[in-house]
Amino acid sequence: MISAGIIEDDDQIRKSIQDYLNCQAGFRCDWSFNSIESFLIHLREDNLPQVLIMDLGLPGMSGIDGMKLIKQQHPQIDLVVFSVYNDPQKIFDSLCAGATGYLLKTTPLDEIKSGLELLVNGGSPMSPQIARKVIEFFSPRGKREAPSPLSAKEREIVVGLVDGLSYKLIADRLRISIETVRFHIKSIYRKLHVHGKAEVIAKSLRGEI
Amino acid sequence: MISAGIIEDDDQIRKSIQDYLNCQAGFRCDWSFNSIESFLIHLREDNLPQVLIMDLGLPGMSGIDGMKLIKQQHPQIDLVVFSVYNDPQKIFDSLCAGATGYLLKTTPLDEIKSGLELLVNGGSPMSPQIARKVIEFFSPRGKREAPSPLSAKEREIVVGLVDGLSYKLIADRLRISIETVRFHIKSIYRKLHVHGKAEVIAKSLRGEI
DNA sequence: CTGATACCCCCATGTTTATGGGATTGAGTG
DNA sequence: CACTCAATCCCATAAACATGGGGGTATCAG
Repeated sequence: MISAGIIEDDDQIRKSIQDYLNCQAGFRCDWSFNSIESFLIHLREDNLPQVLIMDLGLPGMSGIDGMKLIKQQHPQIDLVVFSVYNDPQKIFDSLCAGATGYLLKTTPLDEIKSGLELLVNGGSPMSPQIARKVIEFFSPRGKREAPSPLSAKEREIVVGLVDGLSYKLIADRLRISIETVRFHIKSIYRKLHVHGKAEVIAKSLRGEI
Repeated sequence: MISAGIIEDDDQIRKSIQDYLNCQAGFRCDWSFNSIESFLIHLREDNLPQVLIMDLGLPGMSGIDGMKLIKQQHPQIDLVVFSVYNDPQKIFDSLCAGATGYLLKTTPLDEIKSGLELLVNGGSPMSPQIARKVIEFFSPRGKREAPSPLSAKEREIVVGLVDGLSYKLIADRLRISIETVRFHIKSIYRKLHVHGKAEVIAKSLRGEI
C-alpha cells in the first residue's frame, strides 16, 4: 500500500488526483492540502505519507522552499514535483531542494500512478522533456561553433592526454604507433602554442579546445 | 523515419535489437558495429544516423571515450547508452561525455523503441533506477564536506601543475627547492591514488580536489 | 600536375618526471 | 618529554617526454 499526499492549490486538480488515487488498488491519498503552511500544521509525526505530490506555484511559501523544509524535517518522504513549469531553473532548483521526481501537469493520471510506484521502488518519475533538460545540465549544449584548429585525429589524442594516458597507451587505444602519437602531439603543441601536455589538458578541460 | 545505429560487441544483442527495429514501422537501423573504431572507420559524412545506441564495455576504445569523440565530431547525433552498469560514476561520465539517454540492458525491446522515439522528440529515455541516480546527484543526500586530503602546501603545488609549470618553475614560484617540490608531488600522488601530473590536473580542473 | 593537409612511421638527443631511498627542522599534542 | 607531522632538502635510477630532424601515403582544390 502506497500512502500518498498532495499539495496543490488548484482545487479541481488536487481533488481529481486524490480521487483517482484513492480508487486505485494499493493506493491511499489521505493528505490533501493547498499550501505548504497548512500541510506543516496538520502533520502528525507518527503518520506520514511516503510520497508527496507537490505543486510549485503555491500561495504563501513556494513549493521549492517548502520542499527544502519538508526534506529537512522528514528526509524519508519522497517528493514529486507536479508543475506546469519546464524551465531549467525551476527543475534544477527543485532537484536541489530534494525532489526525486518531476512531472509536468500534462501527465495523464495513470502515469502519475505508475510514477508513484516507480518512486517507492527506487526509481525516479520524470516527464521526458524534463529528463532531457536534466541531462543537458551535465553536457552543456550551448557550445558555439568553436572552430578547433585541431584535426580529428589530434582531438582524439587530446582526449587520451586528458585521461592521463602515456604516449604508449594512447597509441594502443588509437591503434597507431607511439611515433605517430609523438608526431601528432608535436603538431598539437605547435597549433596551440603550448609546450607541454599539462597545458593541453588544462586548455581542454577549460573548454578552450 | 528514425534512422538508428548500434555499437555493441555482443553479436546476439546487437543483432536482436537491429532486427527488431528494422521490422518496426518508422524505424531503420542501418549502422551496426562492434567497436567505436569500426564505427568511425565506416562513417560517411553525408549519411549519419540520428540516434546511436551505445554499449559502454567495448573492446578497444571504451564507450565513454567513444561518445566524447563522436559528439565532438558529430554533435547532431543523439547518443543513448545501453549498458549493464548502473553505478553513479558510469552514469555521470556518460552524461558528461554527451549521452542523452541511459537505458539498462534489462530494458525490453519495445521500450527501447519508444525510448528512441522519445529522443528524437526532444525527450530523454532513462531507466527509472538511472533517473534516480541522476537526480541524487543534485540533492546531496549523504554528501559529506569532502575535506581535501591535501595539505595547504600540496594544494599550492597542484596550482602550479595546473598552470603547466615544470617542477623547477614551481620551486621558484614557491621559493623552495625543486627537491621539495618533488617530495610534495610524491605525497600528492599517494594521497590521490594517481600516477602522473596529468591525472592531478584533470582531477583538479574537474573540482575533485 | 602542384601544393596543401592530414595522416603514418623512424631516429637521435637532451630534459623532465616518477619512484624509491634517505636526512633535518620546527610546531603542535599527548 | 617523546612523538607525530608538515615541510624542507639530497641522491639515484628508470621511464616518459619535448624537440629536432628524416622519410613516406592519400586526398582534395586549383
